[in-house]
Amino acid sequence: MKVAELAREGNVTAETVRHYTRQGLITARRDPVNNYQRFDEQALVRLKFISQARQLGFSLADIKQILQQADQHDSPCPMVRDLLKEHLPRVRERIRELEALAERMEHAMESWQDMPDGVPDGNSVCCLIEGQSFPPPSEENGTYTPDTGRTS
Amino acid sequence: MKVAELAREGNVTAETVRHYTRQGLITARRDPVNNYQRFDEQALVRLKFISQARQLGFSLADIKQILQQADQHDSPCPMVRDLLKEHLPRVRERIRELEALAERMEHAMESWQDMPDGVPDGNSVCCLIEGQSFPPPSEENGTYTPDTGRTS
DNA sequence: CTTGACCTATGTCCTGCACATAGGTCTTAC
DNA sequence: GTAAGACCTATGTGCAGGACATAGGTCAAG
Repeated sequence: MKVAELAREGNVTAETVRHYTRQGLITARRDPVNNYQRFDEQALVRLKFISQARQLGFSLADIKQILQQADQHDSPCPMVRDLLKEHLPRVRERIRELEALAERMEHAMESWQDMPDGVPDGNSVCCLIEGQSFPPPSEENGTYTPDTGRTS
Repeated sequence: MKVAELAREGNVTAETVRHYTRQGLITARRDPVNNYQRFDEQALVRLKFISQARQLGFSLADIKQILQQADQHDSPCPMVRDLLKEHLPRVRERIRELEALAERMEHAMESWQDMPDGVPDGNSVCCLIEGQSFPPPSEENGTYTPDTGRTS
């Protein structure tokens, strides 16, 4: 299969296939005639595996490790279990952060209901934001990163 | 104030101050003697403003707009209200995605309890992952991005 | 023979900084 | 006077996971 075919079968873009190939997650033969990348069935298996793993929150780096382990005919399953066990608390933490963010946002919008729009002077930029009192981001976590939460 | 002083007062790193300055969010005079950046009180006001705004989920690009608006002596408040109104649903969506992710992860770990560790062959990489059946990521959202949820 | 779909390689962009490099400057103590 | 240590400058790189652009080569159908 060529790049675009594999991409269609795996339900990803051709760019994604090339990206994974460049990263060494998928391997390709080269067509001696035109130097095109050629993929076999195993590549499709791996591509689908990658998609599944990403849905479980694995990073490409994680996936690379897993695939390498598998390529050495070792069972990657223990590693997979460990990684997932590591990741889950982080996802939970992230959810908590975002919930706190959502609460701050709602609280802000609410308290802005009947505030006038101030014109900025040298001492303040926007009274709406500056008037807010935020709870300290977190005691145990020094560096808080809001993250705008873009997905598309 | 010099970079490091401003950073201390604003409770961020010197790198962050330089970053904001490069991005044009904060302006500095130059000390003619040594070309150091010099900040005044207003810079501190803005720096604190930026931190607050980031805690409400505003991106630096958003903040730049807000500051520019304020610099033209227009009230940035309506823009702030609009932006926040836009952002909140996205944060909620993100939370929903992450909750779905957490559920998939938990479901996976549970169903792995009594599965053996398989050795990979050409047809499968890791039975744990490949055995999963995932709900379609989302009907209205074609491209799902797991996001490993790193914060530190 | 041209059109359009596909391929190649390479590079830039996005976010919000952190960190490294290689150097110049300032302050204070000895 | 000088050495140490804290500070500053400019510039570039890295992170994740691709998307998109550029500039060109290839291939099948009409």
